[in-house]
Amino acid sequence: MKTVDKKALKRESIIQVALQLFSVNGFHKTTIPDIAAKLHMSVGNLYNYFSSKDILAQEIIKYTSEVLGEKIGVVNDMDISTEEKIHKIVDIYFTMAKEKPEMIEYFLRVYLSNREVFADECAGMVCVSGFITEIMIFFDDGVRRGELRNQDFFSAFGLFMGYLGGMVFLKGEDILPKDISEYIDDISRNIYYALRSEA
Amino acid sequence: MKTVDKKALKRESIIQVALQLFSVNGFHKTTIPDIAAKLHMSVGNLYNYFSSKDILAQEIIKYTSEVLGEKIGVVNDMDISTEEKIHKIVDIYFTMAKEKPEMIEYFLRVYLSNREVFADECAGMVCVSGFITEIMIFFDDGVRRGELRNQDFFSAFGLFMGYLGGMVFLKGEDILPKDISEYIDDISRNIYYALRSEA
Amino acid sequence: MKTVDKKALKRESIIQVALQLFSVNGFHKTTIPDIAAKLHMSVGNLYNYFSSKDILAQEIIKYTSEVLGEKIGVVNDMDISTEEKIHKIVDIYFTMAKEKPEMIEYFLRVYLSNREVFADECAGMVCVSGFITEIMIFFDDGVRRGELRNQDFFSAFGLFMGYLGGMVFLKGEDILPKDISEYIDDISRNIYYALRSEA
Amino acid sequence: MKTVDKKALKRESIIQVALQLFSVNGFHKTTIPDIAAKLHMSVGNLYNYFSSKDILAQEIIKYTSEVLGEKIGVVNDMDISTEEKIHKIVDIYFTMAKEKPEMIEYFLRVYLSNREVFADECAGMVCVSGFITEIMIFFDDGVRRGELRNQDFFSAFGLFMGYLGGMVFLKGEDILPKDISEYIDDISRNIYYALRSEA
DNA sequence: GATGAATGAGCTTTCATTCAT
DNA sequence: AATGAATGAAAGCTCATTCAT
Repeated sequence: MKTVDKKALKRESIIQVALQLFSVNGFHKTTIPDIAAKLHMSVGNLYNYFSSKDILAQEIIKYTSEVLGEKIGVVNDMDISTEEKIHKIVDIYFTMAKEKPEMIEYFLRVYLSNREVFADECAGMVCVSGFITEIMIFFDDGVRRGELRNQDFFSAFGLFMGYLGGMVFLKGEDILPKDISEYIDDISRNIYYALRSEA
Repeated sequence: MKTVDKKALKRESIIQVALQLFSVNGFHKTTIPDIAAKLHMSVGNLYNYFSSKDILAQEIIKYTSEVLGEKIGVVNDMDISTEEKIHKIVDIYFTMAKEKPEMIEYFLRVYLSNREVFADECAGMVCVSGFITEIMIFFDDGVRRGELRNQDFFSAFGLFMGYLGGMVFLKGEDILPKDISEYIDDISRNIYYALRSEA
Repeated sequence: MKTVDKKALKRESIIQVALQLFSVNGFHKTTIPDIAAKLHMSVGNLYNYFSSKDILAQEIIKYTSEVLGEKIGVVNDMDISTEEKIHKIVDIYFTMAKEKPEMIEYFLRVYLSNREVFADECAGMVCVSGFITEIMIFFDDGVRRGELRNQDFFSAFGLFMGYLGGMVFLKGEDILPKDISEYIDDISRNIYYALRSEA
Repeated sequence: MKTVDKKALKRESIIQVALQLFSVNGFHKTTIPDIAAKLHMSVGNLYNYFSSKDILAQEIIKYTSEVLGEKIGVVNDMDISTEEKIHKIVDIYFTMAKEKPEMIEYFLRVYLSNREVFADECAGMVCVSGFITEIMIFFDDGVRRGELRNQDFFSAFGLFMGYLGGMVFLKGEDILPKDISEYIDDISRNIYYALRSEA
């Protein structure tokens, strides 16, 4: 049992380090030796935990999606209006992009762009279902309460995911004139206006 | 002059072919020999036109941004309402994603990731200014005419770019239940509602 | 003594499992972890029984040669003609190739190639003497009884070993049109005709 | 055309060198860098001629089979008795084993033992058809002339291939008391007695 | 301008063996 | 005896780029 715990801990530390290196340097520019070195671990031993670079990348996206999904799940459980929920979700996302940018960047620069890596094991969106499910719950709730217009889920999902991702991309490129946190109000409002039910 | 023309033509044909291969297979999975082979050209000769793989990728993003920008420019010059312009721009984007997906995919899968490739020569957004400029003109016009709310340009730009890109990503992953063209109305409306001036 | 027995039993079970894996997948394609896993045993512990992969392979060839030799020894002790003995030996060999092919395949695919592995410890034919000795007894007997021509032993030994091995190879490649057991009569006759004393 | 010739020459020189290294050190113990080094060639360039180690091994067996087949073909075309043909074939084989042992050793130590390498591309015996075809012609001729007993071809083929291969193996192990050429008469006679038509 | 053989550094992955527990 | 995480050297293979022709 002690061994199991230790192995699980090491597994997670590999995910953390790989997540960071992948999101900063990209999937192809990050090598397994890079990851192993940063962990003070041999290359061979790393393969005892993840049997290929692709599988490591897949485990990271699952992990990341889970973490993001949980955070949104907390908002979903709050007893507040849909408008306020939007604000909170945007806040969570941008705060994360500021304080722990790896996860968001991983979505943008690794998951989005390296089809071959995720094609088989993550087909459809099985590896990001943790995140999607919560957005779906948020949206359905809002519609049921009459606060959001009833429309195709993906029209709403694309707005959330694309808009937030786009802003984080602009931040990453250093072209936003203001700190990203100052955009929270504007963007929350835009999303709310876009999706709210007609007066 | 004849020679110049011939050289320019060949340059463009290289860009076209490389654009397609990069957007389908990714930047790192596409090799210079791959590109040369598809052009019935030697690798050595290809280097007479573009002195490195990175530079080729940079030229492609400039070219793509120019083409997209021109299409939006046509809409900007039309004598129609901002609401209608939004619809036309979304239409252009999705039609392109359907009929000539390479350019959009290039934005998503090559430019978005592969930071290192574009870091120096395309810092800021100099390589995509063609596209951004037109969106900026569209937005400023709408605000001047009182049809759009006056807000930070990047809040609006992120919405456009991110939302449309996100939808095309979902299309590429084959998870949209309907054809992408059927989303044009919904998404145009969402964007318009998000940005329009308050009643 | 109980401990000794247990250790001997485990040693033999390792040989059995390794024999099978080596003969099916080849020496280099079979890993020590593979063998340990199939035995529900740790790799570290396996090294308590055999101090290297090479030594394990050497022990297997000795074991196999012993077993084969014993079977032929039984035939040698029978009170039958040399012609009948040949038939019985071919029968034993082909029946074995059909029902327990590992041993024969081990000769063909592990011992025959992988010189380096057997070079030192098994130089000459010390590791296969069990088998050779019996063939030698068979041959000398036949000559003494006047039923076989007196010739260089290796001319006869090469015929036996090579012919039978060759047939099993053809069987392994699935190119024999008939079941191997149907070749017993033909091949026994060919061997007998080749070696018998002149009329 | 000059280029084609040069490339073909280089291809053949790679085959020659790889054949030798493979047959002496075995398939798995011979590395691509080994082969490249012996050719004063870079590893990458070697891959311009053979796209994988397996494919190189397959091309070698085809080449070897072709060469051996041609030599036997010459004997087949001679106007001599079957008995004499057997002698000549054995002579060719053993002379080759003595003077250019690589080819025979390659059959024994590479082709025979590394199933996985030849499984797909050389399934059945397509890569050794050059050799087999000539043995088949020899055998059919002998039967037609009434000099050989009519029996299943593989019974005869296994005798030839296995017997000769076995003797070369014994030679390789340095356990033959006499030079291999001194076995030619004995072995030719044994084969002839095994296959000849009944008096 | 055009060719494509050649380079060589660098990648992912494997595995016999060890050793602290 | 038994465990299995850890090592690290070495393998097969790739590819941007060069340069003699």
